[in-house]
Amino acid sequence: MQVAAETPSKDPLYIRLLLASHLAQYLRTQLEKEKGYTATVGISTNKLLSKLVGNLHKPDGQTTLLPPYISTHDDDSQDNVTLFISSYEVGLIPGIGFKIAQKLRAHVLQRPAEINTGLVYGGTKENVLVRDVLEYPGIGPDVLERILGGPGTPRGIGARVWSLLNGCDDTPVGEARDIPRQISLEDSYIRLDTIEQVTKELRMLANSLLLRMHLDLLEDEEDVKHDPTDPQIHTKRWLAHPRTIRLSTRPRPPQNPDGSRNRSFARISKSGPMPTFVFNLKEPVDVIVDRLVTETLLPLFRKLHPERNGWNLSLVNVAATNMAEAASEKGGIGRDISKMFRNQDDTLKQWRVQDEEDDTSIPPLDISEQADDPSPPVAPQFPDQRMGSEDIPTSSQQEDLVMEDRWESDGESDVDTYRCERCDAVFPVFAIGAHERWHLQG
DNA sequence: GTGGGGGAG
DNA sequence: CGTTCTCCCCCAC
Repeated sequence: MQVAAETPSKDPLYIRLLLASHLAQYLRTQLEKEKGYTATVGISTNKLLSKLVGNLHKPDGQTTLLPPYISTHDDDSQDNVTLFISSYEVGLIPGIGFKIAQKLRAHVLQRPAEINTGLVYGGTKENVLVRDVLEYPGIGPDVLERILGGPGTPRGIGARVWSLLNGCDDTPVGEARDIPRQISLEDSYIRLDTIEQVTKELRMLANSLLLRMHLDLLEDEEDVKHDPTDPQIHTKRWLAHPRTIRLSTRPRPPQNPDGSRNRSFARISKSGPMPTFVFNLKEPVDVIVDRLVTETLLPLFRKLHPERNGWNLSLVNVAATNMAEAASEKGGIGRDISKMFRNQDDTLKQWRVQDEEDDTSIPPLDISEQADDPSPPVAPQFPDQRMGSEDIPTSSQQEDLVMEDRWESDGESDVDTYRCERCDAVFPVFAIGAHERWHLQG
């Protein structure tokens, strides 16, 4: 199968995927070497496609979706994106959940899609493939908007789903947060319907919530002045204050006339201001928990369930939300690799110059095209395992590199680039192995 | 800001 | 494999 452009080394898309594949290989080897974790990576041009190909070759491999990404003729569906995504069941596409998938299936089937009769959960279903939707007469963003849209649905849901089905996704990669937006605890129950039971569970959940808030939102104060007379007790400070506390329940859905219980995940909730006493670090935790239950959670519960009895709850959830972050003195911690890509221009410049003189200046990519695999718009790279130690610096190279434990580095230092002693080329650390192989091949 | 819908892992 | 427990984002009001 033709899986790459005729002159891959000059195709910008190919080069970008090549670079990303080497980066992935580097990150995976470092992760395993430094932390002992294997990982699986998918490489493509957006989050959707990367995630989909990333599901292949688990638990310790990586997969790159190769060009061509667009059809060269009006033929359509000869590009690898369409070839790859078309065989997925619509519900497997990230961003298309159960509800949207059911509507898509119903449209294609021209009848309500069955949802695994007999069993409780609407899990297994009838298979409607992406291809089936794409080929449906008249289908497009507008039709999808009509099918999927409605009150409560996001704007442009039709266009969004249409894009997903075509492998397009322009949502940005978000920066990792050091603080969650919400902390919640919940428990499910066979049946809960007395105030005594509810109070007991609320106490459990409130206690857990307090512990979680301490774990996730409390930081050791580092610059406390040592006063020998005062053994600092409260050497902790809040990284964030949740401004809102929310109580949610899930009443058991009423049983059908025929006795069957149809699954509902519908939750109802009430929320209110988080009382300030929960942030008091001098108060004993169990006192705070008591006050939280009696002064906050039980009133919320009575708002939620004014009836005196018989709620038959199957779930209770308490959440601390609406985080007000305390001024963070430290920026993200080693979670921003954008600097690496800001340097990419400089780095690639070196290659480009040589590129015009010599086509082979792009380090070779080890693609094992498994000839016996009939379904490869995707090619696994380095499928077997690490390439020995060649992707790590040799001892002589290591002198020039800062290779200490940088997993939690502050992200302030510039990305390490490496300068080859033989040819003076400069490139990112993760490309060392490939560059060495290139020299060795002569 | 509150309450609910839909989704991911 | 299905269920449970979190966590996220969006929207209407």
